[in-house]
Amino acid sequence: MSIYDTLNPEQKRAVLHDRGPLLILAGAGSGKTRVLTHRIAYLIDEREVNPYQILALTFTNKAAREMRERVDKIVGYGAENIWVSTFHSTCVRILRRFIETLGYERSFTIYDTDDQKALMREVLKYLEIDTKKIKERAFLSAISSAKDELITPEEYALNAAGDYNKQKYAQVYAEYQRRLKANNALDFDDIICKTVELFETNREALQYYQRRFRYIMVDEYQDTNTAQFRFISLLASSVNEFGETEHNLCVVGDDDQSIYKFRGANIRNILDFEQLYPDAVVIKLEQNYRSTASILEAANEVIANNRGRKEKKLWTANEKGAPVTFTQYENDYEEANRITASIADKIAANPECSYRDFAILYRTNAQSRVFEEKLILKSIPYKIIGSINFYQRKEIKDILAYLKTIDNGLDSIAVKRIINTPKRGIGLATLDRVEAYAERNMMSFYDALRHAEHIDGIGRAASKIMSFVSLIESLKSNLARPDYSLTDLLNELLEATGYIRDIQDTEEEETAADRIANIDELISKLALYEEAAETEDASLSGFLEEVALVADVDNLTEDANHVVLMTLHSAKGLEFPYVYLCGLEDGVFPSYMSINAENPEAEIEEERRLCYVGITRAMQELHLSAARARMLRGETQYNRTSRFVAEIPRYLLNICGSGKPAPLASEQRYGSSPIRSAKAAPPVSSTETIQRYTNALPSNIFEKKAPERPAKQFGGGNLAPLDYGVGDTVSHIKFGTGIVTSVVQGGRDYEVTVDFASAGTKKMLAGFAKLKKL
DNA sequence: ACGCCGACCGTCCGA
DNA sequence: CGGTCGGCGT
Repeated sequence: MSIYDTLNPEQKRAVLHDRGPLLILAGAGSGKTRVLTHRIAYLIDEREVNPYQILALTFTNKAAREMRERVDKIVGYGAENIWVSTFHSTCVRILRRFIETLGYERSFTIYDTDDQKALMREVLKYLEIDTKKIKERAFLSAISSAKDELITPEEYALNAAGDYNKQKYAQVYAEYQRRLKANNALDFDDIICKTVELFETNREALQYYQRRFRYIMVDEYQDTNTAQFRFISLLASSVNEFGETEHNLCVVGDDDQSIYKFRGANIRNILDFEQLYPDAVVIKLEQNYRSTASILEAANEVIANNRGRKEKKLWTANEKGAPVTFTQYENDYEEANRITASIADKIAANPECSYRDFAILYRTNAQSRVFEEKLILKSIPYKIIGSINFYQRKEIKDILAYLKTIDNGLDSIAVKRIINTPKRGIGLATLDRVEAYAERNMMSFYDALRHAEHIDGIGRAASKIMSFVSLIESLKSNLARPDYSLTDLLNELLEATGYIRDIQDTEEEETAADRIANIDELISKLALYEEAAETEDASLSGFLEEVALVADVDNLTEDANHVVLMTLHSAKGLEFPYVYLCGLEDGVFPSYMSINAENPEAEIEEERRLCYVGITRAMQELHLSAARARMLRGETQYNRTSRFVAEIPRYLLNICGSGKPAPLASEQRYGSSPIRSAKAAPPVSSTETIQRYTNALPSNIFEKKAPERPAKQFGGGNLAPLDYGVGDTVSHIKFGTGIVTSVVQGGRDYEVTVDFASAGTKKMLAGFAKLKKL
């Protein structure tokens, strides 16, 4: 029996496809990674393709890592020679080798969003554009779109003829690009489009890679933008031994999961694949192995409301499973409370299931806050993906700016970030003079600093600048020593700058500890990088690049046991037994931006695809929820239930009452905001909401099965009394011993505040805290 | 040069 | 509500 016998007929066809373009339309959970890895194995084992000639492209490092692992498992010899990598890393690797032909240095730095903003501020200041009128974000997103479409500043200017506003944008774009180059830096979009530029201007480089990569696989093809598409199609035009041009391009995607239009993804890439490659073979994978039949049917019903899709219908042989549930809660606070309680209940009731089986998904990162609060209260281990990236923390960015300064002195953004961090008494006025000097003499900011003594009007600051420069120079020269590691460099840097001491002196004790812990983590990451890269040379550029290209999901591991919280975007490609999809309200999901867009139809279709992605993450159970009232931007908003909920037929949906009385006094978060006041609360009632979208529904579906009970019944005497009280010493499994400072009777439980000897003051629910009286 | 405070403001999603 | 920025006081 061969490894291919476990595949279904369509999967098998895809795996055994020989040469020429191949489009695999792989529905959610249809085993596409399996097909890709088996296909690679097939090419090597049966077609005698050299592993070295295979390139597999993904969007995230996590996807690349997973594919690498699975390829290693089924491909015997030579698997390590297969190039499995993300678009961005691949392009960086190519550019590190050839970028000099484009006039950059090989040690170029990569700018993240913050760096881009800083640079754009300089550009706008220089061009005397009032950032009050047009925000820098507008310029940056216009430039980003232009780059995604491979439009150069020159082309942009040509298109702008006669349009004053566009001309302004063109001017900004040109200046921004000029400064990037002066800083020897690339932004995220440049990474792709500079590679395309390289391929289009440097025949030798292109041919080198065309000859090398004879078989190209692309995952999540629906998310490629125009630049990425051009990159792939240039690469996938190799000439075979008979002198014929071959397109051994295998792309895998699902148009229904295209959710990155906002960052330039061009859905036409997948929809028009057959027109672009008339000899393309198209294979559809429509059997889903992931979800229960109920979940899958719900997903199908929702996505069926979109138009202009590739025709396909997912099916499954899995059992029907539990119905999808929908609950409308009173507010976001209650939503979080109930969902987290439900997770705790399920885990308590079912020994088979653990925290890692649960995911809470939402539309926007801001929604994670309330959940975090509740999870801490209930002592549920959790991990939030994406809200604050490790590498965006101030202390990490500062340290990285030092490293960037050492690595690439042309990176003025990095130099300016740290020249006065920690405080060295170098002020804004001084920096302006240095900047002016640099511009006058056509030199980089850092080089101007080296000439500080020749700059007029700097005065006392000159000596301070000189000592900064010699600090950087001495660190830089250390790096030349063969026995000197990057970790040594970082440690010496911290010592010489006094960065940690500065944190201890100026910050609150607690935040200082956090920051220092983060710096320690950075040191470990650097050490890990050096260890892993021992065969190749572990360069500073290499580390900085790795750091710049990590996504938040990349750090998600299956071995850690915690509930995972993330946006729907981050969740793509993942699966969980139990999924809570929350905030299903018009205005939240679909977002008000999409509802009020110029062409709402298209935007809402994208949101619907996002909804489809969310639903199809669930394997066993899917729980949908919405809140009547939600705190947003400091004010309470009343949204009606998302239209997507109404698109799921009633027979698939188990509609639950919130089962919750009026908010408890101890939980009342909206203060005096009169949630129930008729004047301040204009929302349509939930009953009306749903009726507007579904005529088949009974008018009272959202009314509680049991009539709403007054609060006192819940808070009333049916709670078992606690065996401890205020003033008692208690012990907690995680926090150790402490003294009870207050006990408040809440809805179904007591909220107990304990002052722990080592862990500080914590609020917790008695039922979950399992406190023992000592 | 730097720290504090009040006004303003504005929002999605992300490599 | 939370972060950011600009003005002002030291």
